[in-house]
Amino acid sequence: MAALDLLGRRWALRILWELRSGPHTFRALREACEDVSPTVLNTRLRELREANLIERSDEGYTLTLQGGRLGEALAPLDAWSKRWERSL
Amino acid sequence: MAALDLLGRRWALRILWELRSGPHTFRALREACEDVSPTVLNTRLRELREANLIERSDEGYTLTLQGGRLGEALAPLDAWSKRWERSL
DNA sequence: CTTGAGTGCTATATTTTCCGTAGCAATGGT
DNA sequence: ACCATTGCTACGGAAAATATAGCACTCAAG
Repeated sequence: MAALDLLGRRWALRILWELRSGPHTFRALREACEDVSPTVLNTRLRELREANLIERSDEGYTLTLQGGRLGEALAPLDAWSKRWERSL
Repeated sequence: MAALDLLGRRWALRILWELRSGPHTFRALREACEDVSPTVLNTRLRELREANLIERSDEGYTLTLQGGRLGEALAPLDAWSKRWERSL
């Protein structure tokens, strides 16, 4: 899957994940992602923008329509991860 | 999500992805993952085994019960990625 | 037995990526 | 004019991924 080339990079999935709860500013996104270095964050944001998954609004970074659909596709993964964490 | 710490690493998701179609030998898995270097592959395999998501059988590496559930949770992502690739 | 093909995997050196920190330029309020 | 907050860049060092070679093992055929 070509999408995994993009989503398999560090913080990529996590960023999308965090954006599911609404727009975030650059700095808010940093804090949400365990203070990821701004260098990487900016790189990922650029890649995700080029992939047409996020965009900038006046409220900060937001999921696009496609990004939102991806967010929905991530829901089962969320449910799974919760069960998985319990089993550790 | 703690699961993203593990799955966010390079090739981790991809490996699980490939295993959904059945057991793979080490070398088959390498080829399926665009000839990823054996060093990284082995590291990921160890991590995924410690996380109890994959195991070794006499047919090669296989998803565990939990890994299989994760595979199912990945199905919507698969569907999404196909639509997404078409939109590029 | 020994040769050959396949296996899982390790070793090593090099390149790429990531990280931590500092700080700049722009914007907007007081 | 001042300060806070914004997005983001610069830079040096640490960590991760890569490419390539090859070892040790198993198994089947000659």
